[in-house]
Amino acid sequence: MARKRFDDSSCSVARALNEVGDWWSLLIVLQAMYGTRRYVDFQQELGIAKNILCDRLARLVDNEVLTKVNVGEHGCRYEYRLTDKGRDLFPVVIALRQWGDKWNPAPDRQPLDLRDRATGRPIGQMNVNDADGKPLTIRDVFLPVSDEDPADDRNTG
Amino acid sequence: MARKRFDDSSCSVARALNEVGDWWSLLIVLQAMYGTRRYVDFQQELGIAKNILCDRLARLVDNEVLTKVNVGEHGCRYEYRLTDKGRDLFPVVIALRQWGDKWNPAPDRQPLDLRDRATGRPIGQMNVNDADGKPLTIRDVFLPVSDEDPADDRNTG
DNA sequence: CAATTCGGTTTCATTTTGCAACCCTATTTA
DNA sequence: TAAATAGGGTTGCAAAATGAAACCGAATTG
Repeated sequence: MARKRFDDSSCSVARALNEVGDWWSLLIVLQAMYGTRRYVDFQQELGIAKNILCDRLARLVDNEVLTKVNVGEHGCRYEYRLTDKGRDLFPVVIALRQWGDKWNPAPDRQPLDLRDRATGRPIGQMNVNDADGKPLTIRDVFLPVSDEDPADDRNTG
Repeated sequence: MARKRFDDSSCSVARALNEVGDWWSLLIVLQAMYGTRRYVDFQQELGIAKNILCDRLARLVDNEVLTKVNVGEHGCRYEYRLTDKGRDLFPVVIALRQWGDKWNPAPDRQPLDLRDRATGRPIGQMNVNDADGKPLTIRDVFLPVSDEDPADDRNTG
């Protein structure tokens, strides 16, 4: 059967995963953040099958994570560019990267460190903080009970 | 063909997605963060098929995101608990939630806001910062060129 | 003007997913 | 103490997603 979709889940994590939660989409976004814009470049740099790439790019465009811009002299060369919504995935990607570097470091390779272009200093560790910037763990946060229909058993969160 | 795996990609985002990058795994982790520990509860609260849940739980245990603990009096009741590695996904989940709330708000529902248990104040917006806490956008960061084999075209990043 | 590049679409075999039915072992309930 | 039920799965099946490779037409390059 078809993959389950979460378009109208009350959980915003589920809705987010609906748009970028498959194996390739976030890697495409990451690649776009590295500056890749052309179909062929995505294809070669990610090693993704062409039909899958078409599907994912179209889906990302549909969801307004990317825009497809015609940049051809005579109307037939395209670029896929990040939108503001797509650029807003930066914290997600960085948080994932830091998690991967911490818990699954590449065997014989330094983690690729990102640095502030202006100062040359490495970026800081992503953290969940309170309004004052005090770090919070999962045990520090409080989950207000939502007032949703209790019968709607697949939308908790 | 089988899904492509990224176990030994040089990209830590790809390696991270290999462990939690499918439709269900991160939702299972999220559910665990809400306090769910039992198989049947995951099944009912997520509305996931039982065989898929088995597979994902086993995979998360394999990857040490969860541990499976026998809590039965006579040896037959299990709990799946977050490990430190699993709890470390907190920033990822929160970043995703904030992205989802911002760009795909639920039609008629307030975003579920998390609050500091101690102070009752809402958590802050996740951001990529430099070492001093200054917010950085994707345009502010600099990607040092990695020295990998250029022929290895699917591991860039 | 021939060859190549770009951005796909089509076909096909292999997996993956989801549902439902089933199973075995505790634990309750009658 | 027998019967029912809950917990934690496994199995079989149909539908869908994935990946590789072949193909294709328009644009660009040599």
